[in-house]
Amino acid sequence: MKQEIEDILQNKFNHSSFRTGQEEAIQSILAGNDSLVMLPTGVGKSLCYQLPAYLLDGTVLVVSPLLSLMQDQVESLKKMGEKKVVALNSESSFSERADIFRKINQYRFIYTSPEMLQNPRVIAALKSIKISIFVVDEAHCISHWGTDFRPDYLVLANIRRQLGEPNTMALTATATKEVRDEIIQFLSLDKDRTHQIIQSVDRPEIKFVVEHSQGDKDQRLKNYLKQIKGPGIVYFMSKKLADQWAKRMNEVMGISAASYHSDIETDDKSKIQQQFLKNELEVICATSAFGMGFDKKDIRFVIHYHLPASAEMYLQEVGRASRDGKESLAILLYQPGDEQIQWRFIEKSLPNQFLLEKVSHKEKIPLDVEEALIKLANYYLGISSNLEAAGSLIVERREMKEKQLCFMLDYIHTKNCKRSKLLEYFNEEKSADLEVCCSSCSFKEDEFIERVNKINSGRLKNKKSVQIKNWKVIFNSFYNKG
DNA sequence: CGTCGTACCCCTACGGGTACGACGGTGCCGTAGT
Repeated sequence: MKQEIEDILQNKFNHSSFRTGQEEAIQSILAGNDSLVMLPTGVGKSLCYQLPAYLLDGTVLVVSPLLSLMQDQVESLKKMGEKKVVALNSESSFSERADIFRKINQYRFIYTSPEMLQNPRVIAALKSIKISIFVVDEAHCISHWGTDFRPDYLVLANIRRQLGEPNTMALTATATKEVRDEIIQFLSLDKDRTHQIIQSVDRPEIKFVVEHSQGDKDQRLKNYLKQIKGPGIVYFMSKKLADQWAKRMNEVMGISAASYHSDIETDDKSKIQQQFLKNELEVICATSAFGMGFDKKDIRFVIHYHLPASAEMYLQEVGRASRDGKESLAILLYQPGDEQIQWRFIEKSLPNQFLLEKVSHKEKIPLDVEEALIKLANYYLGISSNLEAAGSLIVERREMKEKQLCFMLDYIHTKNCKRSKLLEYFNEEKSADLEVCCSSCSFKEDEFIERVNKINSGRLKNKKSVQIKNWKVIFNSFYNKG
């Protein structure tokens, strides 16, 4: 078997050796264990289910959070010569769907969304075939997005059951022990019999900086942008600010930049990603919409203009730097009060007592209540014996989110090692002393920035001006103030 | 917190100032048909 695995690795995937954790994950799933695989960003998690697909009978069903991610995976498999691969989602036309259903037993890989798995026709088709592995890609979405605005993630256990409890693999890069437990729970896996392959979340090449400011955050950001060369990402909690900064960078600062968030059209999104990959863009001004499944090797900085909701979110976002293994900077700009946005998001994203009662008594619900909130209310009521129990589950969830945010505040304020603090959240310890570590560990910022600037020197030659369709900004009002 | 929109004030005004409250972020899916 070992020889067989290595042959496929060489011939199909064109790799000479495994990277940390991959082989163990593959062995685990081939041995018939449900597996939870947590490998650092950029290690090649998809190999963990793609390789076994060639050794097992049946179809690998992959649940993926984004249409673009499915598309990327399907394309890359097709490029490898795999023909028996398809994405089943809202992009598929009626006739395409009919075609997929007709040929349902001929695929080696089917990619789909959790929402699509709510469709009875889809389930009926999938029930008729043998699922070799039920894969949940980016499985932390179950806990993060499922309990927030995509409740269909919470009922995957039910889908698994309907499909005859196929062998299951959950993949993620960043999950605390609590989130891993939740993944197992929401998939109804047997905790004792689920094989967990866990690697450290630490990324020693990324150096952590927390920058406190009192009302001069814009100036701080401007200074950093002047000082540090890209490619880089600046994360904002507001689409408008992302737009405004991108425009400002292009028109005033001489930095080719684009903003990326949910209002950017799909075509523009992929265009921006392509341009960034080709170094035609130096900086992406993004909201949390940017990054999942995006793999650019030479990102040298990730700056946060606002406070992220949790240490997991933060590590996901900074983890997009340094995929080439070379050094980079993760800078968090903080000014007192920034956490208010996050407090409000926590409040807003969970059903309140009023809504819970309305839903419970099947009363009329005000039109301005989001559909996801109603679904969530229904979900919590469904798993509770009564209204009160559902209410306390929601309180529990809120307290968890508040705890996560409080941890980020601790991170910002601690005078001790920032890296150790982040790792503490994942029950890890810093493994070795680093020459350069973080802004608490005798960090010479200017020197280090100079060093990082040299890494990509001479490579950002492709700068082009960007033409994005929808700048939904009135730029003047912003610029006149700055 | 910072920003933005709206109501209201002024009191012979279609406008300018202010006070107050709301809001800020992630994505699937949809429909009639096999």
